[in-house]
Amino acid sequence: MATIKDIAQAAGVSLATVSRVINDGPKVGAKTRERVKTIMKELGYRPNANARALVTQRSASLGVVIAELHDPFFATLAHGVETVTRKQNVQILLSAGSIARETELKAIETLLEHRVEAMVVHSKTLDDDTLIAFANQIPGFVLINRYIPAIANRCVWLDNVTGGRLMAEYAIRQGHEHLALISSHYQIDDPAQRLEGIRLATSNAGLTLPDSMIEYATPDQEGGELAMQNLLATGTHFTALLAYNDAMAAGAMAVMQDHGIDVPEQVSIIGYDDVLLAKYCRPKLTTLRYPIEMMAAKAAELALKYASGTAPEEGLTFKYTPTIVKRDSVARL
Amino acid sequence: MATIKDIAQAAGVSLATVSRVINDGPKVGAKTRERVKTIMKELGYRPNANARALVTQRSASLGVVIAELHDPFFATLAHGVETVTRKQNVQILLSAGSIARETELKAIETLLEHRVEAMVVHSKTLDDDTLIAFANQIPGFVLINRYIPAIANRCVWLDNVTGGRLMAEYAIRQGHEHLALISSHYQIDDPAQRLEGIRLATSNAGLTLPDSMIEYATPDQEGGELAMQNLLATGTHFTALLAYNDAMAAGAMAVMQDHGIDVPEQVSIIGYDDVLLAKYCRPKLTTLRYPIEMMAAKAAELALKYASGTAPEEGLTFKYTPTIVKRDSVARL
DNA sequence: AATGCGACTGAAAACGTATACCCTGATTTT
DNA sequence: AAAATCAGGGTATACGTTTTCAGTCGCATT
Repeated sequence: MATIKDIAQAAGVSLATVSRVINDGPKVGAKTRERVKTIMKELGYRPNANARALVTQRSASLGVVIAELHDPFFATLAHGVETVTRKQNVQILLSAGSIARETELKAIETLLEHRVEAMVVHSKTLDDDTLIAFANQIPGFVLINRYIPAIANRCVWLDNVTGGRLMAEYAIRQGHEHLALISSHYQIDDPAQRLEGIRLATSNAGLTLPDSMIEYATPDQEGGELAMQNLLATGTHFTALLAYNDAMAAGAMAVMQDHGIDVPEQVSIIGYDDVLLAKYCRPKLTTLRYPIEMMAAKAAELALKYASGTAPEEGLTFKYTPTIVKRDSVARL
Repeated sequence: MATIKDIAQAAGVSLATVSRVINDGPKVGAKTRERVKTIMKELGYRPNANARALVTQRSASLGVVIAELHDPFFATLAHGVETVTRKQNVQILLSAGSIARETELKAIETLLEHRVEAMVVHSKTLDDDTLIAFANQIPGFVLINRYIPAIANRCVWLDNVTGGRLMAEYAIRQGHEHLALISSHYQIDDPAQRLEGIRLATSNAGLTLPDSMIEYATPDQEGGELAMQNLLATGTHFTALLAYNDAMAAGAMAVMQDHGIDVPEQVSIIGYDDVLLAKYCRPKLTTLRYPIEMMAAKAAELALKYASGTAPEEGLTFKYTPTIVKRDSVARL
């Protein structure tokens, strides 16, 4: 591949001049500029981003760490980031952490080796101190979907306690008194926070949510199916099912329908996230809107801003609150 | 961030020695190696991938060009690539081309500037010659979801003609004689090839698929809804609906159900792709399995292999054939 | 005619790493 | 005991850019 030196030689100018042409530098004559430009076209010249990053100490690139790409939630997250990087001509480096400590750590470190300027990280397995250390080391380090007080201005997160409260309150307002919950068995904050919110709502209403009405499984469709089967097997009675996310809700719904249980006539279901499938499944899923695309875009903007030298304002935080989306999977009792 | 020079200084050795330690090079004593390693840990040293890429002329990175991340199909594609890059410690650089000529071109060029070793490209808008030129310039350039004879050994693609034929044949075998089609309005090969396959099947069976039974729209849920509404508005009669993909199928199904048309009792539906939602929607969608994750993994392996110097074998090609997945959206007449 | 100035261009150093080549001292071979 | 080998380690160059610092030239100003 042609280098700046080849261009310089062919155009009969120095390296410096070619470099100035490339970067629209100031001090180069009009005809020289044109000549160099045509030669660049002819030779199909492409600046070497690595060399450039090395000398300028900046890379116009942003690293993204997510769990798994084929999860629609993370795909949407990545898409949100992409909308802003595209506008700013920033390249995305993507790494999957697959909810495993070692892998997440490795993902971040690899990104670090590539000297990305900014970083949007979704980490559930790394502990606060590790993340705080990264944040202190990398100006453009932003966490999404997690809140750590010590680096509040680097966190873009969702209020899961309120989210849990909202879904339970809605069910209760619709007349439901017997709730069940299928949740994620991952040892991370989200399920616990949502449960906290749910318990807040139930106790406010004078209800209880006994542990026997809670099933844990992987937060995907299969987990939803499994959890639902377990719940059915115990023979417990409930009229409203709260799910950790839409995928679990859909899985549970499928199992119920296979068992001849009408949704929502016999059992109402509420999901969480509002991913695409919430609109596709039948009945359409009543769920909590998780504005992840917007949040991801915000995180990317923030990361890029911090990376470019803007000091993060102290005390600032980026909390989002979910809202309920009413569709057809909840019946009024 | 600490450099190799800092390490060398702190350890009282030369740059070369440190470099040898990093790369598990041969000529360094056991105790020196240990000393250097501990110092690297202490200083939190991370090799600079840019500098390394510059001097070695290789980058251990793979570029991916897709249309839009939030499309589940592309998310799955990216995930397929990711499974193999992770195994081989290769970093993914991701760019979205959004089915626009300029953007796709720019995506590839940016990746080129980053000197990615390999590239898995999904391009529908770039012409053959442009892609052939890239393929000739970049050893690790592989196309996915497209077939260009001149660079057959760089193409991992699906036989869409057979796919179209299979879906139509299945409908016909189930006793359907009146077919309708909702397809993508993008001016790319796929819809045309699938239509060709469908027409093959209908004429073999002595049937016809008049243009009045075909509606075009964007290949997503909304497009499916729109196309279905148009089809209903014309008042044409059909008992089986073939869709360009699962999203359109789901959109169409939703519209039918909203109009009180029973699926599959009154109208059968066949999708294409077999993405997640095919299992979620009710009735579960009978569809064509597009093994995109497997294909993407294959493409990534291929790209990495070619990039590492293995010459592509002439005449080799990587054609995949879709298979029908029978679920609940087709009734026997 | 000397001076200054502005516009343009070039030479060279730097970024962080890998590696070919050279050097030293010790061990083995004859 | 001299020569040959070898393990261990250092020196210096190159990779492709950007950028600082010096020029050089022509022209207008005194």
